[in-house]
Amino acid sequence: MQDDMQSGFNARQSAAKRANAPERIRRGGPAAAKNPERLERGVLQNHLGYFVRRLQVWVFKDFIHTLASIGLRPAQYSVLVIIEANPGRSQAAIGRSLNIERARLTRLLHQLERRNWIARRPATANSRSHALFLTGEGKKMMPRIKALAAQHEARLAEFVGASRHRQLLGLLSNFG
Amino acid sequence: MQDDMQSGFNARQSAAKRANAPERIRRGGPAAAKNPERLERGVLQNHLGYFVRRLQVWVFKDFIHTLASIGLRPAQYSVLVIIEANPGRSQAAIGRSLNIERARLTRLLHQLERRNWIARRPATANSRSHALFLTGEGKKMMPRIKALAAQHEARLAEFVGASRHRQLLGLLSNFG
DNA sequence: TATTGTTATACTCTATAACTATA
DNA sequence: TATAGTTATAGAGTATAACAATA
Repeated sequence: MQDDMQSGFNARQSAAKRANAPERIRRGGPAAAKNPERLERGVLQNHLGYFVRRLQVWVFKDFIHTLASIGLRPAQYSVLVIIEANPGRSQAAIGRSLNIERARLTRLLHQLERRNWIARRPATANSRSHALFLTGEGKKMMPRIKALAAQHEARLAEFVGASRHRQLLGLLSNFG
Repeated sequence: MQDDMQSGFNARQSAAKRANAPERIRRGGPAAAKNPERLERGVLQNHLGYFVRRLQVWVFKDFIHTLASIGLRPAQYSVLVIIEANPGRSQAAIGRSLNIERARLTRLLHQLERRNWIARRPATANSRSHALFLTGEGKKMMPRIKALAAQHEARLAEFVGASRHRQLLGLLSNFG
């Protein structure tokens, strides 16, 4: 889990590579030694996780790049979206829903609170927990944030192909 | 990009949750307020990256757990597989192929070298680069490593469903 | 006792920059 | 000047543990 499956493919690099490599050897079994650019993938070819990781790395890089003007990262984005869709819920509920560690969520919420996009209020039912809300400023930001996220999604659809994008979303969203 | 899209779903948690939750409300529009366990996902529902990230986190957790007896992580695994399939290639070539940073690959290879699974030899053509090989010990380990990785892959197929696993692998492996 | 939120720590990964030695 | 490899650093993310307040 260090880099390979991690690093996956980089938007710029893979684009550049495709553009530069003028269809060299491509086919011909273990031609690795003959083609300095294309290595054999071996059994990685059979690992769904390998491809998922590569795609996920591309997605994060593009997302971060696309929302760089706002300085919002994927996890922060997902927390804002969940709070917007479920105002008043506790940190514990948000964390469970997004599979974010309590400790990590605490720090993440501090960041969003410092930017005055979310607020914690004492919960009525359980005085141990905090109810989470978007602030007025946070609500005002959401359209701009969502527009950029949609821009990223469009780029992703272009990257994988519209049909593949649709199929992947269908396969992944309707389970679990 | 911090936790949410990151954390995705956890093998143990999601399994436990599915087992524990006796089909509560499930349907009924924005039922968030009524069901303490199921929050609305909002526009995350439209983000392929959200689901890809969740699956990727599950994959890494299961992979790491499955290979814990060997103490091999995904990126290390992918490097071993690529070196085995392409013996004698340089760090630069391996790194480009797997999208691993030079600096990161250096440290990763040190770890594998310390375990005596790979060896660097001076390259013949270019004395700046190192040619990478599996050692005898490394070669002897590969069957055991691959068997565990295959075990992980089987668990992944079970997790997403055999049909979905096949479709995802087909969609993701034949592009880029 | 268990849960909620917080703080702290150690480790991994990521992204750079700087450096050397070769080309 | 560019490439191959190394070292170092700062910033995220992950996984724990420990703690206070509340249930």
